[in-house]
Amino acid sequence: METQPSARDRLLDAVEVLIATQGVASTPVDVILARAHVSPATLYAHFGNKEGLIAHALERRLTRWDRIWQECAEIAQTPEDRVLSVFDALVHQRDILGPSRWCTFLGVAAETPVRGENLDAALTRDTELLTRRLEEFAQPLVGDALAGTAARLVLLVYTGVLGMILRGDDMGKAVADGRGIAALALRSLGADA
Amino acid sequence: METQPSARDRLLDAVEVLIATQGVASTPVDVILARAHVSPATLYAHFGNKEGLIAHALERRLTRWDRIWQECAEIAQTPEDRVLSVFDALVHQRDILGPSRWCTFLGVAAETPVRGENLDAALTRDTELLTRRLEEFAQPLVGDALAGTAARLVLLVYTGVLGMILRGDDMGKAVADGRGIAALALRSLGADA
DNA sequence: GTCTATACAAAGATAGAC
DNA sequence: GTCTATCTTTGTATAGAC
Repeated sequence: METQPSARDRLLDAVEVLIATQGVASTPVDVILARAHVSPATLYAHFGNKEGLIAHALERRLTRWDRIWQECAEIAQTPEDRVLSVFDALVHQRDILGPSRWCTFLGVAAETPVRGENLDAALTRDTELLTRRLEEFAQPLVGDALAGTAARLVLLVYTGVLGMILRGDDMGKAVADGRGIAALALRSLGADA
Repeated sequence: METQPSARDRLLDAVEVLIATQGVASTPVDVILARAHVSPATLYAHFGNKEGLIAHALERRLTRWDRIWQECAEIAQTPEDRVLSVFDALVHQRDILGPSRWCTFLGVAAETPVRGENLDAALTRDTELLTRRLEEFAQPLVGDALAGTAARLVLLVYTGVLGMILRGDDMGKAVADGRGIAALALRSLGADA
């Protein structure tokens, strides 16, 4: 017999899918509750308010994203492929976590010009995680002095790929384009190193 | 004596600034009306509903963006600079139209998973205009066969620059990074041509 | 074309019981 | 921890007059 997930987990599951596919404003609390089969009071008891629930869901999603990315990074055969694994992870994530409209973190950021500190922290952590690991992966390739620059450039291209998906591009095409451009940038930096 | 802009123009001015800086969901109709010094009935008489007003404002903004970009393109000294003028136009636009949180068009797209056809058309036109002109500018540089690819790649980088601003980057820095990456991509394509 | 006043709907959050 | 029922606020849109 299946053990049913707790109301708390059902809320996190529900809001993650809804935010990833519909966004914050298009996801009223009622819809979250209906999908999670949970009552309003339970949501507010656990998370305080809608934003608190979203912040928690994003924290969890970032952890999962990190794990998925690590798996892709471990498969990489060369230092360059290791940096570029961030693009493979995008496709891998979709297969595992399900489809999203573009990027859940950037999407929430775009929708919340003002936000509480918990939500803000969750969004900041996404950019920080990407930057930190890209820098770590780039270091063997371009050296200490240029690793930060490499991370910034790859993050820019990665962000561009996500934006192209929002513009309506097919993910496979955008990822392939981005991977190619990022490789160029890395080789250019590597030549300077 | 100054001629006051019509209620219609005041509405377009107000909503453009508000959407560019705050986004759709954070811009209730009341706030638009207050800023435009216009009554509710006037808005609905002219534009049907909030989305209609936004769609019109975006159309107007795209026209202005196009003009600004053309000015930047005319100054360019080389074919490569002409393609890359799209990045200069970003800075120029901020000086002329005032600050925005990142990209007004992508921002609205991110906030509206479902939308009416007028609004959808306005958003599509942005991507189309960018693609078409980038292709036109890239043609002398990389040839007919690769112009489409060049346009796609530069648009991806351009979109990445905007996304980096959403992540909190300084616009000057993001633009400089993007310009450099796009130049690399263009030269790589040019070498193939 | 534009205004005042108001209706209607949606959405976030809470009270009190079990 | 969780539910039912409800309150409050906010936001979109319309009626009717000038």
